[in-house]
Amino acid sequence: MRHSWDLTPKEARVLQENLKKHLRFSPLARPPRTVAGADISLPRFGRRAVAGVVVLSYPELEIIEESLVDGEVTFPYVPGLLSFREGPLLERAFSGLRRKPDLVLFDGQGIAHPRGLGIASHLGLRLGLRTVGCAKSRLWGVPLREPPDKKGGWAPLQSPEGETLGAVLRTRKGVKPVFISSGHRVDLEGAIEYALAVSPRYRIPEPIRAAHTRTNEERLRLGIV
DNA sequence: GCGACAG
DNA sequence: ATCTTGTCGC
Repeated sequence: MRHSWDLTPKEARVLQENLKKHLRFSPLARPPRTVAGADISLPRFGRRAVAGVVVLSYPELEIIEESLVDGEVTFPYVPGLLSFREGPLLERAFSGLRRKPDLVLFDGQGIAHPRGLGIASHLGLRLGLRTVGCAKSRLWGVPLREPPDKKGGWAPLQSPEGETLGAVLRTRKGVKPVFISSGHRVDLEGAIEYALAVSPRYRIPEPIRAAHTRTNEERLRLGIV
């Protein structure tokens, strides 16, 4: 699934329409032994950023490996094209891992996207990994109802055509739900189950929190402000 | 033209 | 995303 990252927004959208056909959704044969989180830290202005992947053991959730890289981000932020902005640097971070994680959570959407190819789905295809999208806010789809206000409470996220794209999931009581959707090679049930299982304490799943923290620390350490 | 809009 | 202190609620 190789392709150039150097595309115009128009070309990028066409590519998304074609790539989505290759996505596969199926249950995991067995629980993952490692779950990773991927994220990127950018300065207020400027294009230099730090991307990172942090791998945790499952179900213990102890950090066993991380890969951090810094570089230039060139593509602008355009709703629906986030993977073209963060993908290139994130791939470099993944290439620095000694072992491929069994599951990866991304800070963004999976298939809950206008063309069915959010950053988790796109990078799942590119990297050949099982991925889940976990966004803090909505991009596409409508929650069927308010999820129960308790840890694990969830409701389907539906497309305009009535298809279930994902779920709004409460990772703890009294907080805004997160938007979960399959990225690649995982079904919605598994995505919900594991997203919840790696969120023992905070709203944001531990792998993503770790990636966010580490990339931010590294960015400041490098003096990228 | 207007509103929506992951990070 | 990033910049930020205090503050509200359980």
